[in-house]
Amino acid sequence: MPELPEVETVVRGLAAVLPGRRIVGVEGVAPVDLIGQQIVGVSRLGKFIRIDLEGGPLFFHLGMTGQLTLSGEVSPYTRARLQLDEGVLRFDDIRKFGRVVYGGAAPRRGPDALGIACEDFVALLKGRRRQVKALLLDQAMLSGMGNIYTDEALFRAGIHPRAIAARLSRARLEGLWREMRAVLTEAIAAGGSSISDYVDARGERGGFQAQHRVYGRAGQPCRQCGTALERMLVAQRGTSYCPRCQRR
DNA sequence: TGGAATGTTCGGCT
DNA sequence: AAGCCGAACATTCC
Repeated sequence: MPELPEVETVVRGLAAVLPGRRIVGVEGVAPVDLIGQQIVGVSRLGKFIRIDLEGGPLFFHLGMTGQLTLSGEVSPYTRARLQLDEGVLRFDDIRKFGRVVYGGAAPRRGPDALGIACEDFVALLKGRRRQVKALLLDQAMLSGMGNIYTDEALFRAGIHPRAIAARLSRARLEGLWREMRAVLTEAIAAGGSSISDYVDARGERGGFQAQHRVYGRAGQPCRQCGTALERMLVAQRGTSYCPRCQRR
């Protein structure tokens, strides 16, 4: 659910409404010292949602099933609510893998998958002995990529998920950078992918799942060559790929 | 019916 | 030191 495009979509929805609002009450896992603070801005840091307050940044991570919405209702999975001078910000999380972080150091991550320049991306992967999929998923290395967009980017670049990064030519790495950027951009334009739980700040589902080329399509024909897509485990994650378009 | 799988991340172990 | 593995949790699917 929440990878870079989904988090970006939530952030855009929140950024349109939250700046200027003041927190007047908190419930649940949100720290009490947020009360009285005004919201200065909203932005994205990798897969973290960053809400700048007068007293410092407040971060939300959605984990796998987190939702951050502007609706005031509660559900059995509501973990926190911030009462605002106008409206309510509500954090739901079925599986409780999400987090609320306030105070202390900002989460430290690798460069943003949408912000990184081609040269820097190539330098990041060049010479690495790990499987390329594991590298793309590693947030300490690169922020924002998750299972869906990693599989989609590798398919579009024609790279096998188990390929060792060090063995990929510069041209192939440049192609991967280009396709990664393209798929992320297209997904943001579609409001992200909703497989099961993901919704944006207004509670609306995304539409990019309809454009997935490999993710969730194992057994179905490749849209490029017609070969049946396959599924395997790479870096301990379920991985969909085309055995013909993504040769080792 | 029960076991396996699900988009994430972190800590512990090798 | 880097990389695998399981755990955290709840629901759905086969």
